[in-house]
Amino acid sequence: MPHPRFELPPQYDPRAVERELYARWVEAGVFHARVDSPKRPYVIVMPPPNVTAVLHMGQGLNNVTQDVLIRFERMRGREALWLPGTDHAGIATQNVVERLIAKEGKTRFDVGREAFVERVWAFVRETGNAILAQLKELGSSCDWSRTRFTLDPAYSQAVRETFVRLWEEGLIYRGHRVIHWCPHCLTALSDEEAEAPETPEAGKLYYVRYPVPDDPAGHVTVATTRPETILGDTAIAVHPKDRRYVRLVGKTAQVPIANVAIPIIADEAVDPAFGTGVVKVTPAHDAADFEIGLRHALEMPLVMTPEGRMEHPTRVPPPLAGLDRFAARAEIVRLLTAQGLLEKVEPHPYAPRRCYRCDTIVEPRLSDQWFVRMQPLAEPVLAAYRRAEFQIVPERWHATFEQWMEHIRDWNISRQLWWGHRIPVFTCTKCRHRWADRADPARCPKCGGPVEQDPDVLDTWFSSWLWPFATLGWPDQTADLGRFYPGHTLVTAPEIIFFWVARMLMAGVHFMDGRLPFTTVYLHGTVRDTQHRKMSKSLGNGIDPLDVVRLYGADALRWMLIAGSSLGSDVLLDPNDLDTTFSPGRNFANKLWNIGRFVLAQLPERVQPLEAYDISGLPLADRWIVLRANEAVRAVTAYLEEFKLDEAAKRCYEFVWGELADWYVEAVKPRLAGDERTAAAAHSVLAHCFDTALRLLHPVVPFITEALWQKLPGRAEGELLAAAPWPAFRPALVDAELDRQFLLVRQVVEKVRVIRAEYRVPPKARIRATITPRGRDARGVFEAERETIKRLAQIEELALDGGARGVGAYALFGDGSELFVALGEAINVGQECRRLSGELTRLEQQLTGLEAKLGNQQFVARAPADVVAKEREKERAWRDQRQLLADKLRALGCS
RNA sequence: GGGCGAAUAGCUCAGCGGUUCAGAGCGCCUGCCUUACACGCAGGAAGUCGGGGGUUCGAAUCCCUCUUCGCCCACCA
Repeated sequence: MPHPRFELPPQYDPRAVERELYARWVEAGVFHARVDSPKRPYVIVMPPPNVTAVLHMGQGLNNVTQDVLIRFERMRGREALWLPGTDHAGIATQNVVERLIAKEGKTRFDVGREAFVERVWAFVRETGNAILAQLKELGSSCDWSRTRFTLDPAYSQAVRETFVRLWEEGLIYRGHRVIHWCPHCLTALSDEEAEAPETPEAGKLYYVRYPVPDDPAGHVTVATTRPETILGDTAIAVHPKDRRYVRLVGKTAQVPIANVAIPIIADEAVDPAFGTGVVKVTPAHDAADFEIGLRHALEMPLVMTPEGRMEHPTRVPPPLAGLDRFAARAEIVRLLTAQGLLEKVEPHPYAPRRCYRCDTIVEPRLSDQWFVRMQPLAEPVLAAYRRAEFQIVPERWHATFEQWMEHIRDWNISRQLWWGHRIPVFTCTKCRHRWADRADPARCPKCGGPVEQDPDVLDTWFSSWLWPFATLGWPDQTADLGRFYPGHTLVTAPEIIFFWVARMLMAGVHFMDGRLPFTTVYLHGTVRDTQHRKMSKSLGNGIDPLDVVRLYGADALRWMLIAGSSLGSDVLLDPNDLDTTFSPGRNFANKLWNIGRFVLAQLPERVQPLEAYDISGLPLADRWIVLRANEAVRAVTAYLEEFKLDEAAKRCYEFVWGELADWYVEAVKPRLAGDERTAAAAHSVLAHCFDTALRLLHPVVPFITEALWQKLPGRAEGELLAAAPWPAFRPALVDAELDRQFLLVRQVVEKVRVIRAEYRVPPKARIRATITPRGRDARGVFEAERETIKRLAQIEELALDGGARGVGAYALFGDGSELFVALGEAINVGQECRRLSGELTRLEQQLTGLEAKLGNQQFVARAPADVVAKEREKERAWRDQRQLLADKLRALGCS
């Protein structure tokens, strides 16, 4: 009879334990990293999610990965710090609030800067940080006492400090050039923020004639995808060596519609093979044309408003003025056709970049922005990388990383937004003196005149790149900074390797005396659906991680994310079939739970530690499983060290299910029922192996392992698995011979099972019921059953014939466990196994002969068909009901 | 246009510097409600490891090439 203390339900219910366990971890301070700890630190800074974000699968993968690493190192005795926080996410957050006030029919300009920013703050205070609470549901073991936000006053000070330092070092400059401009967000974007589409769309290439009065041909034909930019043309360019057109160079062409005369110039940048080999140059609305414009000192008129409407005092004729750029394109095409200047239109793949936040097609636009000179920052990082001072896993990102670092371009850091860190550049309205300042100045330090601050804010990533040290109190030399910088592992998605990772490395080297912020960059894959599409809200193909937590438990979700994909490869999930995806994790948790139930029901109040035994004196099965546990420790530790988290998880699975449950537990059952002395050793071994399994699995599935570990005997008050030491590998235990011996036994048992299955030998209980007269049930003895009894008797006879001590018979009619005991006690296991194996082979032959003699009737009577049918029906109904429930929950969670 | 990755059982993937490598989970088939677990147990069917060529005694595993998918980067108007 199990102790009432161990009466656990036969199925693991995650919801019954998760919340309470998480609270216990937090209360016990397990996640809190102590500055004064003597332990060596291990630090991961969380990629801060947007403050208003809602948890999605990608973040699930990201955070679970970090949690596995941090829990592993924590158990290994490091002072583990996982620093959480959120990002103010300039454009993203501002857009959300702008959409809100748009419902009131207002724009941010109606509201005004100050009121708008206050509005965003209110929104953030109200709905922000929800994601951090969601991370807790996944079991994330962050040090919440150190939660940071990129707009915290202290953090803002750090941002300002870096800007001023870079300014003082001459690394920040005002650039007048063509940048990516979002006509919807009304701001500049960095190169990384203007995304090229995955596949080009079907566009058109328009062949437009520009009259050239003093040329015999009378015109030159230019191919363009964006006819609306014609109005901004200030030159026509051909390649200097293009024989077809050299005669034109120096002549004057007439811009259609705008009716402006522009020069025809020669420039190397022109590709003679494209289109007609003649290019129209629009310096203010095309980055390449801008370069040409610089070389030839061309005029650079803007012909659009920031909103993307056509506008220019002389170049845009009245009917086009105020027209949206795409409407203008259609209208211009119409006009060109009417004037006979549109030679032809060809289909052409067109891949305009889009704003990464609102998906609007970006308009290249000449404007004044602040830039950071990147090359001086990138060079030392690249050098450190080549000296292998930090690594990127998986390795395949090496080339990509190096290529980008080598060809790094200056970083446009100003945004025409209101939500973010205001650029600390001040201008004296009187003497035009301009400087960057750590504090807001009252007046000009040069002439005492009034000052005004730059209206723009900094790119969000300009605060993110300081994350590894600004979160620890920099620029102040805090205790945290001294203790926890530099960190160790950065876990993130490859999408933001340039946005964020590379820049953090640069900031670390530049501002932290050349000390890199981490030693390993771990790049995990992207979560996609079965059609390989990135999971996203807009596509509607997402799986809400919290739905999964509710339906299958946090551990099942974690299991899928960790065991389900190898290092750096994408995770494919089917949003339409959660069960296929997440039941393996749930099933495994349930298996673990039931092993726990079994173990706990067997173990007495006090169990001798395994150390009390001389292992070499234990039975074969005991020695073997202790060996396997030790091997699991070695393998799992090594895998985790190599960042092969999936392998680590799978190795645990194999040990727990394939070795501990399938073989040891089965083998040990008869002994547990035996006298106390033989049972005692088994208790110690069971307790040891189960404890080891729980420790090894804890980083991946923290909840269920903690729940079970709490119930193991000998637990002290307040002791937590989350803070328990990682098991140590013991090289002395390795014994290849022992493995071989056990394998032999295993093979004999498997052989027995094959025979039993092949000849449909029923389980022991049924045989007894069938053979003994009182086992005959009310349905009476059927003819077939009478036959069965006869045949079973014959099988038994055969088996007994061949084997000493009736081992074969045991094997055949038992469940294999008796055989274990018998073989385990054999003086020479190998010899005994070989003998038995031969015996079984002979038995099998005899059975085959017997079967042939008796005809093709089965050896065993089946249960009457109607009974079977009824059972099946019952099961099906139960399953349907469960599925129904699951569907309902899912619908609830998604809506 | 460059760079990278993937093609292995019906599905999702592991194995990749040559010796039990042809595997796992799910699905499928056949028995079992054997008092830890039917979210389970036992047994089983299933792949000429994308096509072609090469190196070798021997290749999913190394080399070349082709095909198909996917990703990243790039100022082709």
